[in-house]
Order: sequence, then structure tokens, then C-alpha cells
Amino acid sequence: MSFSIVTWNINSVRLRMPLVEKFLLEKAPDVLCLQETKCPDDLFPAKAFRKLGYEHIAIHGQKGYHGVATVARRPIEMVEKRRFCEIEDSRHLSVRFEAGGKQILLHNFYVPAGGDEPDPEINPKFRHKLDFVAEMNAVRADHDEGSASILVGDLNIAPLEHDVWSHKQLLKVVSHTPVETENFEAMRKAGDWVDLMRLNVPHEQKIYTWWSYRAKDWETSDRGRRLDHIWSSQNLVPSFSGYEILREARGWDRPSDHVPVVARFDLG
Amino acid sequence: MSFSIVTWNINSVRLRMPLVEKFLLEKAPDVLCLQETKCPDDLFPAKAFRKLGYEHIAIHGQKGYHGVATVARRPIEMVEKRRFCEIEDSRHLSVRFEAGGKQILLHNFYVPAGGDEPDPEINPKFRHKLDFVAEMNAVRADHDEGSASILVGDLNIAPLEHDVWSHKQLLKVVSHTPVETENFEAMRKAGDWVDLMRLNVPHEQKIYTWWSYRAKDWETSDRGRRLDHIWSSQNLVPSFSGYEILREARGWDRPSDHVPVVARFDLG
DNA sequence: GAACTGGGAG
DNA sequence: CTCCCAGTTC
Repeated sequence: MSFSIVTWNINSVRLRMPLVEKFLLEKAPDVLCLQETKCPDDLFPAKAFRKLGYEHIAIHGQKGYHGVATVARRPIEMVEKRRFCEIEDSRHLSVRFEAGGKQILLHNFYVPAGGDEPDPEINPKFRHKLDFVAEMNAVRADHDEGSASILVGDLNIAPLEHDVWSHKQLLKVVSHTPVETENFEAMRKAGDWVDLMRLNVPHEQKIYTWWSYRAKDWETSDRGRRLDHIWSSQNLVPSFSGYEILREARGWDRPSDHVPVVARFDLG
Repeated sequence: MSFSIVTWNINSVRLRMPLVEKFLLEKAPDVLCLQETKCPDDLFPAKAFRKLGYEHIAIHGQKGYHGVATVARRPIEMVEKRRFCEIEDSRHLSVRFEAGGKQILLHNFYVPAGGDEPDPEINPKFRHKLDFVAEMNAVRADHDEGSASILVGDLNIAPLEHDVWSHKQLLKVVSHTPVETENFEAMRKAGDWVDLMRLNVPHEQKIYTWWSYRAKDWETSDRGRRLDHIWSSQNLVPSFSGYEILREARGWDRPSDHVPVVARFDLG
């Protein structure tokens, strides 16, 4: 029994529905996790998802900013819409579903971007980002014989040297500063999470999931970053059968600046 | 020697260039007069017009609001960019050109809309509209054996009963109030202008050139108004060979709320 | 660069 | 409903 999960920062789900439809028809994943839906719950385009066969929908949105959504072909049970840093700003959603006889707990995260200045003393947005990641230490990769955990999302941090186009030039750029990358990796390990996108890829190989809108020619200059992640509990590693970054989606008409990442699992 | 002139409130020339191209390819008029170009002169899409064969361009635009432009297949000479009510807000442009041995002076106008409240004491926009129309009394249909005048544009007034979908319901609505329609007709007569769109059409017949964006189904409810006009000096009347309102343009993709009006002349 | 907001205008 | 703007965010 195999299944696939996608994470995709969509940068406005309503504006991007044509691209979402194209993607779902092409890749037909079992579960799609979206971030930056920028959509109040009552305006979420649920009908369009249902028509595409994604009848099970969990949303945590608000007006204008942030917002996450998880849609699935088969039933999902809403578990939690968690507030972080005592702010209700629609950055987390977890659901549970059954796959191959296992109960999977799936977290969908949108971590704060953190502003421009990487100094928590003068930039409250950076402070918020660090606090948010610290609070994520409490989110653990729970698992036993009958259960497992997955965590996906736009985590807005590129932890490894080759998760950015130039380690040196980005050391002082928010998303790749030492305080972020160190806290991030510590948090991941504290939760006993496995970074599936790096599991079978040498650390010297570049991996990107995001290219800035500002770059003229994103494709040739290729100044990307790996900001989107797929993590799982240890007991899912044997079932993990690979993943795909849909780089071509960055070249679609009116694209998101993030591309979808598809992870596949094979459960006995 | 025949020629055709078009007036069209385009509601942002840059946003609407695909429609302008479609129209010019279909109708191939000699002269196109646009209003509400909403485009500073240095950003006017002159190149696109030239590529379509409209190499002679006169523009009077500004950032954000209003703006008029006259483009032509054959040479036009810029005559005046006139200020009204001592405000420079890009509402007029006149050019001269030769046709059938006559020198034609062509005025292109965008008259102020006038706001919602039809009371000049409490609504300065309505005051401005009335003042503007009063000042247009000085614009005369100059002509002699070798010359003639044409005045076109979005004049934002529907002067006759059947220039609106309901005379009675619009008597207190800006664009069809008695003070506007009376001053408007007096001004037209003072300038010795001929209302060509009504010349050969009974006054009981409805004529519209504009349908609000706000109406859900503009086509079936058909609550239009005749806000766009084509006037000429008396000596052009024998040459006037008819006109066409491109109603279908209101149904195009992302349309203007005004449609093009094409007038044709046959000069000896 | 490309979303969002909210206000002004039509 | 559909443009404009200026301001904000990513």
C-alpha cells in the first residue's frame, strides 16, 4: 500500500487554483499540504478540490496573510490547529489518517519568514521566528508499532550549506544565519525527526525548493534555497521510497515562488 | 476618400492592450481616440500601436487617473492639450489632419464623471463637472470651405430620455440630471455641434455605449447609458455615412465598461 | 516581483 | 465590479 504527500507554499490558494488543478491532475498525490493560502476559511475553494477528488479538507486560514490547508483523497481527521507564541496567525494544522494499517499524524507548518534584519534585539519578526522554532521543540515525532508522524511545510530555514546557492553570501541573510540553522537542526533532532529530503542525497548536492520573485532569470541564475521540508518519525524511514521537487512549476504561468515537493511511501 | 474615427473609453490602456489590438485588427479605423488611459506619457504603449500600423500618436496622460490619446494611421498634427477649470488633469487633446482635401480639427475629451451626489453645493466633483461643461461652450465647431471639426469622447452625460435605460429612474442620478442634460445640450448648440449618433436615429430609440461593471448580467438587464459621443461641424454632415456601436466589446474578456463607437465619413 | 491591505474613484 | 494608489509583507 503506497501513498504520496505533497507540501507546497502556494502564495494565495485562490489566485493559484488553476495551477493547483494542473498539478493535482498530473501528480494525483494522496495528500496535499498547502501554506500561505491567504484565505479565510469561509472563502476556501473547497468545491474545486472536491471536484478533483480531494473531498477531505482541513483548513486553518485567516484574511490576507499566512494560512495552511491539508486536503486528501481519503478521510483525514482534524487533530489540532495549534497557536504558537501565543498568536493566532494560522501557521499550523495537524491531521490523522490511516495508511497501510498505520495511523499517521501529519503536521503542516508555515514558519514565520523573520523579516530582513537577522537581529532579534532590533527586529521583532526575527525574534518571533526564533521563538517559533524554539516552541517547535515540543512537537515530537511520536510513533509506536501502529503509528507514525510526518511533518511538512514551509519552514523558512535552509539548514545545510548546500541548501542555498551560496553558503558564504547567505550567512547574514535571514533563512540561513547560524542562529537559525543551528536552532533548527537542534529542534529537528530534539523531536527525533528525520529529514527525508537529505536522507539519500549527499550533503554536497544542492537542493532548492524556492526561487525569489525578484530575480530576473531565476532559471539560469538558479539562486534558490531549500525552505520547504518533509520530515518523518524514524519508523517511517523503511517505507520512504523517494521524493521529487517539481522545479518546472517555478516556470508555470503566474507561479508561486515555492514549488511542490512530493514524497512517496510504501507501507507493506 | 473615406475615413473612420473611433472613440473608446478604455479604462487603462496598458491593461487593455490585448483588446485594443483585437479591435484595431478587426475594424482598422483611421483614427482611434482613447479616454481614461491612466498612463503617464513615458509609459504609453506606443510601440504596440506602431506595430499595428498606428504610427502617429498624440498623448496627454498622467499617473493613475484620466488621460486621453489619439492614434492614427496617417499623419496628425498636435494642436493643443487644453486645461479646463485651471486644473491640469489630462482631459483634452486636439489634433489636426487632412482628409479628402479638408483640414479636420479633432477634439478628444474626457469630461469629469461628477461623483455621486448631484448637488454642486455639497459635492465639489459635481461642481467641477458643471464648470467643465460650461467651459466647453468656448469650444466651437469651426469650419469653412477647407476645414471642419469633430469632437469625440467620454462626455459622461446621457442627454436624451432614451440615452438611458430608464429616464425616470435616472433623473436624480449623475449623468442624466436635468442640470447636466440641459447645460450639455445648450453647450453643444452654442458650439454649433451636430450630434451624429442621433442624426438618423429616432429619439425614441435607445442608444447605449456604457454598461456598469456593478451590474451582474449587463447583457440581459441592459441598463446602459449613452455617455460617449461623436459630434461634428455642420459641413461634415453630408459626408457622414453612418456609425456603429461595438456592443459585443462589453462581453470580451476583462472588458472596459465603455464600448468603441466607430463613425464613418465619405469625403468626395 | 508579486501577493495582500484599505481608500478613492468610476 | 474593476480600476488606480500607497503601504506592507515575503
